[in-house]
Amino acid sequence: MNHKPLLDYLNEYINLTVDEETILISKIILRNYLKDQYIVQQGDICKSVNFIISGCTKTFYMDLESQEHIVMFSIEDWWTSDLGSFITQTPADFNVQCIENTQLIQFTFDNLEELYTEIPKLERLFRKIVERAFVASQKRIIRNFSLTAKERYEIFKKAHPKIEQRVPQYMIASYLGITKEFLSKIKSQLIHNQ
Amino acid sequence: MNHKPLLDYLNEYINLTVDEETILISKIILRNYLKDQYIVQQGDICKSVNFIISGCTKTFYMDLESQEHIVMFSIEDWWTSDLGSFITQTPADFNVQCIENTQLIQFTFDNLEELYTEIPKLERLFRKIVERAFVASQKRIIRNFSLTAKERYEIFKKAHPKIEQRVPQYMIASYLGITKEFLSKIKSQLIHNQ
DNA sequence: AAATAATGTTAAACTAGATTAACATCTATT
DNA sequence: AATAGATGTTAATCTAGTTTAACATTATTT
Repeated sequence: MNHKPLLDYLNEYINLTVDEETILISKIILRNYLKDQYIVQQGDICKSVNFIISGCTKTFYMDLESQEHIVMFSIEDWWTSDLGSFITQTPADFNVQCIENTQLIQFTFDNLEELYTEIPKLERLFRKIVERAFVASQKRIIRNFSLTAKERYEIFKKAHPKIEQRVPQYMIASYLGITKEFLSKIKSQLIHNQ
Repeated sequence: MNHKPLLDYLNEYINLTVDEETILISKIILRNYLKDQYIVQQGDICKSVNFIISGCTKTFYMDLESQEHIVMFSIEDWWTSDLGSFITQTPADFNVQCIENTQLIQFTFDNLEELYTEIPKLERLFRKIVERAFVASQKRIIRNFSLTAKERYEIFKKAHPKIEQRVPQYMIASYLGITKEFLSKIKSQLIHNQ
């Protein structure tokens, strides 16, 4: 069982004893998904937070006109879930779908609550993870308001070069909140106008 | 000292013993600000998270063209801070300014860390508060992408009728990510076209 | 290697929302 | 009650980004 990437990740934030690692490992599930499979579907109650060992997912909202709006991409060593649905155990607003074959470690709601009690350090860790996610989300709102699509695209490229390589352009356009045609225009502007 | 609104709020989520309430009260600061005063300024390190007893604040980002972009309003029984700056103790991206005379309870960084250790329940509570804030922030990103300004305005009015009454229109426009002129147009459309 | 599906590009016509600028109303101060 | 400052409205012009539609390229399957 390939828990090492998770334990490495956790040990950057907190120090787990061998006993604590054993408890942790007893309460997690290793799971493989194929490309295009859904980890969460809009309307379902999201049953897990997931740490990605390998692969790539997109989290998106499908609107009434059947348009996909991507909120985030997740790759190795990061988390994916519909956190809103997970914490409130109510139907999900978002879909989480694999865009590559993906291996991940799942923390179910009940197991995680137990883990918080048995290893209080984990509660602190998860608080910090959510804090960071919140901060990133707030900064994104600001970027969407105060920058043009071209500026947002350049920031995205710099911040997530690996994702830019791995993911089709039309999904990046969706993440940026623009059409694929307009992203195409931006790219050709960036090439020609310098 | 007027701690009751805070204790009432906390007791909706967790049950504090009398001893715990005493510890808590020893580590918080009651503070009054006048209209227009800043609780946090962009560039400062944010020293507190603040529970509002009375009054109203706006949290905003000032861009390079000196344009204000409001991320949130906060009123009684809610929190205000630059959480990103607070948790990382790095310079704030946002300003938090009072738009009415405001009384609030401050938790400083060090006091809050101590409180987490002395009253572990508080760590859980703050995790939940941040989780909710994160979820709200994610939903806002989606709304901004998938809805028109008119739709966003109608949702805002329904969700925060009290704030809509208390706050000038041009600030609501900034919160919605549109100009005051366009909000004015939307309002007259809503009156005339039905 | 051909055929199909998935992804990406280009260009013309269109629209939501911005900008500018002039004017209107409301509130606070003297 | 008169003035100044803050807030709100209207209308004309402009622009970033959308829509539509036709075509190009790249993967994938047979």
